[in-house]
Amino acid sequence: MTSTPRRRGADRTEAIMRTTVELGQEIGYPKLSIEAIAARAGVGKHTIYRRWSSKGALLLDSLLSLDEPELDFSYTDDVLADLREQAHAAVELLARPPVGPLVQALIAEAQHDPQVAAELKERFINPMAGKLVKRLRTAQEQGHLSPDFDLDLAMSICSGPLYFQFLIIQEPITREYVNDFFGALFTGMSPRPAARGKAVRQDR
Amino acid sequence: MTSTPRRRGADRTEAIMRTTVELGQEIGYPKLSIEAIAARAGVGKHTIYRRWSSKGALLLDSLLSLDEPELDFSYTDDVLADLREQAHAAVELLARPPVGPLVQALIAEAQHDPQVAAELKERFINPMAGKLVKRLRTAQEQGHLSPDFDLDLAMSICSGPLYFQFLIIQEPITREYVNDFFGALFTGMSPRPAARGKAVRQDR
DNA sequence: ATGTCAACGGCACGTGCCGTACCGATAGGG
DNA sequence: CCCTATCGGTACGGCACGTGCCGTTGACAT
Repeated sequence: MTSTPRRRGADRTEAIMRTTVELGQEIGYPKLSIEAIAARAGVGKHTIYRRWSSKGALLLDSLLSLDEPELDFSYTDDVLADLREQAHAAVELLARPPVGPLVQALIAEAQHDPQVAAELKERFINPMAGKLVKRLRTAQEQGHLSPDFDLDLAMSICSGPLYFQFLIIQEPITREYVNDFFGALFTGMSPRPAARGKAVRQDR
Repeated sequence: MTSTPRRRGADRTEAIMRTTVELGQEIGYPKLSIEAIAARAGVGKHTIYRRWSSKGALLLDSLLSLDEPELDFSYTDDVLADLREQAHAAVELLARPPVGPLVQALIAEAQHDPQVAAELKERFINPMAGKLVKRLRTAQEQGHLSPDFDLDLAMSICSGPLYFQFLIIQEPITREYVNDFFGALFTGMSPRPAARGKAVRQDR
C-alpha cells in the first residue's frame, strides 16, 4: 500500500549504498551526511547506523559494492608490459567517478580514523598489493626481476609514485607518465656504461 | 589592568598558531574546532576567521611556523648517500609530533579542499620537491645519475613510496627501509648480468 | 594630553548534522 | 495467524559552524 513497499534487509543495504554513491557524486563524498543519505534513500537514520559504524565504513562498502571490472594482471613473459597494462587500467579507473573520488575520500578518512584505515587496507589496498606482489614473484622466479629483491619493497616502489601523483600532485596521470615511470624503475637511476639505450621514454 | 593585556596583531597570530599546535597534539588535529582554539587562546572566533579562511589554512601556517630544522641536501659526490641522509632526516621529522600528525591532517584536508591542496603544494610539497630536483640535477650533471631522466619523474619516484608508507601503510618507516629503497632505485629492478652486487641490502 | 579608529573579546544567534530514543506500522518466520 | 525484529518517521540534546553586534581597548597621529 505504501508507495515504497517494505523490502528485506539486504535490499535496504543495497539501496543505501547505491544512494551513497549517487549522492556522493552529486555533492561530493566529503560533504555527504548520513541524514541526507537516509532522506534520499527513504530510510530511517537508525537503519544506516545499525549497519555501519561510521561514514567511512559505509563509503568502503559502497565502493566495494560497485563491482567494477576486476583488475587482474596478465602473465605474459614481459613483466614490464604487464605492469604497465595493469597500471594503465588502474589509473583509468581512478581517473573518473565514482571510483576516484570515493577512493580519495576513503584515504582521507583513513588519515584520522584508524578503523577505516585498517579496513581500507585489508579490503582494498592489500588485495591490489597482493596481486602485484604475486605478479612480481612470478617475474622473479622466471628471472625477469632482480632475484634478491624484497617483494613488498618492490610493491611500494611500484605503487607509491602513482599514489603520490593521485593524492599529492592531484593532476591527471597520463599514459606517458606510467610508461616512463616503469621504464625508469626497471632501468635504474644509475648511469649505465653508455652502451645501453635510453633510461626512459621507451614506450612499448 | 586586564589579566591578559592587549597585544599587537602579530602576537595574536602567533598565539593562535601555537595554541593550534598544542591543542592538536592533545586531542588530535582532525578533532580541532575553531571554537576550542579560540577559547584556549583567549581569543574571539572573529580574530581567527579574520586571518584564516579555513581550518586547513590555519594548520598549514601553524606547521610552517614551527621552524623545524631546515632539511637541506648534502652535496657530496655520493648522490645515493645524500638522498638517503635526507630521507632519514625527513622520515624522522615525520615520525613524531607535532610535524607528523600535522602533515597527515593537512594531506587529508587537501583531499577535499582544493585551496588547501594548492597552498600545501606551493608552500610545503614543492619546496621539498624542488630541493630534491635540484640535488638530482646536480647529480645528473656530474654523471652520477642516468642522463636522460626526467627529473620530475625521478622526484616522484623518490618521494612516492615514502608517502605511500606514510599515508597508506601507516607503519613506522625504518632506516633499513629507506636504505633498501634507494639501493633498489639506483640498481633498477631488471636482473643484472650476474656480475653486479646485490640489488638491495647495501647499507652504506 | 587627547582624539580617532581599527581590532579585539565576549556573547548570541540561526543552521546543519551528529548519534540516540521512542513511536506506531509492518512483514516474515514459527 | 500471531510474534517479534525491523522498519520509516519524528523529535531530541549536543556540538560546531560562520556571522552579527556591542562595548572595550590600545596603537597611532595629532
